[in-house]
Amino acid sequence: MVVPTMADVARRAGVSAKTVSNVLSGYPYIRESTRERVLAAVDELGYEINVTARILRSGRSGLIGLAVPELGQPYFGELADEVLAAARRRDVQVLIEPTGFTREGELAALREPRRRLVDGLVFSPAALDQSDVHLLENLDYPLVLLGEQVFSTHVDHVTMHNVEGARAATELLLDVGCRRIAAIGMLHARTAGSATLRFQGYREALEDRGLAVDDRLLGWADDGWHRANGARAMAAVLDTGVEVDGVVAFNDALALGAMHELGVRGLSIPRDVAVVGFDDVEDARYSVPSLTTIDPGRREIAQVALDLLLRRLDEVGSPGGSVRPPVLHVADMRLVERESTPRRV
Amino acid sequence: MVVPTMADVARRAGVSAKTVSNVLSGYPYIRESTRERVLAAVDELGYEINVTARILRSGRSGLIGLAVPELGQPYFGELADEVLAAARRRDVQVLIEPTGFTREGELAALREPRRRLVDGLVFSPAALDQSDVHLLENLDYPLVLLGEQVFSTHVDHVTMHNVEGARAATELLLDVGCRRIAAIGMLHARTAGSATLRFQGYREALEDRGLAVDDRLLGWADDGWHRANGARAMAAVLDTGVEVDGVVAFNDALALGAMHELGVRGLSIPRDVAVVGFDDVEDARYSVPSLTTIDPGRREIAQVALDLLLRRLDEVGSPGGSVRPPVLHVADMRLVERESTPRRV
DNA sequence: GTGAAAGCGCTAACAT
DNA sequence: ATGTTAGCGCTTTCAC
Repeated sequence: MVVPTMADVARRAGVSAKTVSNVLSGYPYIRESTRERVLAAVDELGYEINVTARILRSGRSGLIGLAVPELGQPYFGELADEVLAAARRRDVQVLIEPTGFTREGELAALREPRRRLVDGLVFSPAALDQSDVHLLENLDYPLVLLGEQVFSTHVDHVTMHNVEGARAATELLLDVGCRRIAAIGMLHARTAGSATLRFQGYREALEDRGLAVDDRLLGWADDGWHRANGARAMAAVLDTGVEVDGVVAFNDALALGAMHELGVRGLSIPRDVAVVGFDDVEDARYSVPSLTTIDPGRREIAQVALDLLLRRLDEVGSPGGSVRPPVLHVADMRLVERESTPRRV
Repeated sequence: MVVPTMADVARRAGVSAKTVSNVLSGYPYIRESTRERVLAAVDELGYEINVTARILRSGRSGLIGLAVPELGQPYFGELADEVLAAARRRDVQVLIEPTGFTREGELAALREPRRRLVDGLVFSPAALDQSDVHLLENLDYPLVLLGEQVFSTHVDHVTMHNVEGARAATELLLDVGCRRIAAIGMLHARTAGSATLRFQGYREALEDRGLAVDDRLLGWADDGWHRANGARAMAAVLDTGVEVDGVVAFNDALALGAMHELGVRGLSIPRDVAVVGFDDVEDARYSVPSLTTIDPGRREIAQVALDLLLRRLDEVGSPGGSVRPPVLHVADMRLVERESTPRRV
């Protein structure tokens, strides 16, 4: 026998296949002695259930998809770990589908649940834009959107306080006396993503104090929010000759790249230039100087997203139950002050 | 019709289900007109194949498992991205299984292929030790081990030059005049992992120059190779009062944590203390100062591991073919000199 | 509390 | 170049 099946276990335990199935799926009404015999047979044969057959027959896989751009970016790597941890607590498995920041990758991820391997999708879009909203509505499976603007009122969303976070970051800099604040991480693409929202928070904070946005202070990073691009964008801003006394970067990698460039140019942080990042990745705590940043509430985001998805899956499973309206959950954000900004007085 | 099946597509195209199957799986001998009619029907119905049924019937899933400790650690996040990219090129999908640095998690990952969802496993062990070798041998599915010591000569391995890398790092420090070199990242657990090997390279380099290992220069990081532990281990070493003029850290996160601690203590890098890391994660290029490190050849490791696994899968698929002996592939390592070490003369 | 029969949607094996 | 038949291993349904 190459690999044992449920029928083999049943034969050995002297019961039917259905009873083995009942034992393994936690059906409660089973005589203790029967359960023991079955489990013993499972052990003796080294039996492992064939999940594929189980999924085919039951129509539910207990697998959910997690579509994120790229795991090498610590924000997404850490987010994936949080989702995986939450999934373990809820006894479901996660199939990670990296979309590579491409439209094509994101469309492929959206097709995946229709192939019936995953029951639903947690999706962090980065390339789709407002004109793609229709792709996200009227899907025949549960979908939860993560971490970006609210595209649509017909889909569950879990987002962070993007605008408020960027606003809080900018206000901190204003409070400590900065007046020439660069924004690092601008995108030309109108992807309705974090960039647009974080820029909005930056702009609002400036305008509240009667300051205008100076185009020379905008650092562009269309090739992705990596450190290299943070350094490059910072260099581009400094090369215009404009005066800079503060930096709001749209994520921590950009901030760390910008800090690197400031260091190369002999500028001291926070004395000459104060810097704030966004995301609170592990790196932010151990850079020199350590980085003031916005904690977006990653754990909360992961946990809430998963629970929303599981709730929708239950609704699908129990027809007749009233379908709840779409949920918008905004996780708590928190400004974490560290050494890259002077203390507020 | 809630969700169309192959039979529905067949009916619409006026062919049999088998022909639809042939078209979708790339079987070549099909009349062009037939193919077109089938694809048109697929399009019209919005049909997506049920991968679960396909796997159950064919016995091959086209999915491979990737078992790594934690995606939030940039080394593993970047490694996962490389494996995923290689898999995309080879047209297979990857199910990532984080093991959380636990024995239990690693044992669970090893059971996964027997549940028939994944065809084989690329496994980066971190908690198993030499006494667990038997668990890796005589498995009934293909397994490729990643990035650690050679446990067993009966399993395919893809490793980096751990000993040689640590040796090159240490020799660089010796060459630039360091004599009191700390090693950061020691583990008490005998997990036959990178720690042991990298320490061996460190020790060999010292002994080649007639220097002994000084226990006070060993920084322990049993809670994981994170920045926090690098900072803590560096602090512990400095607190012994021992003189330090160089640091070899067993990964980049530890190195960056150690650099942070050195900065806090007012020590200048590389003037007072020179620092070398290990892994060449993206961070290493943009720290201040940028970090000299060992590039382990991650892309090569990912690509070779995947190809080995796919080759084994082919062997399983074509019985009668002679089974190749286990392969040990050691990827090229490279010392990347940056600002955290003085130039060699 | 347990079993028998049917069938989820696909592809292997074979036929034509 | 395409169709027919059977069955992958499990769970649903229903019987007792």
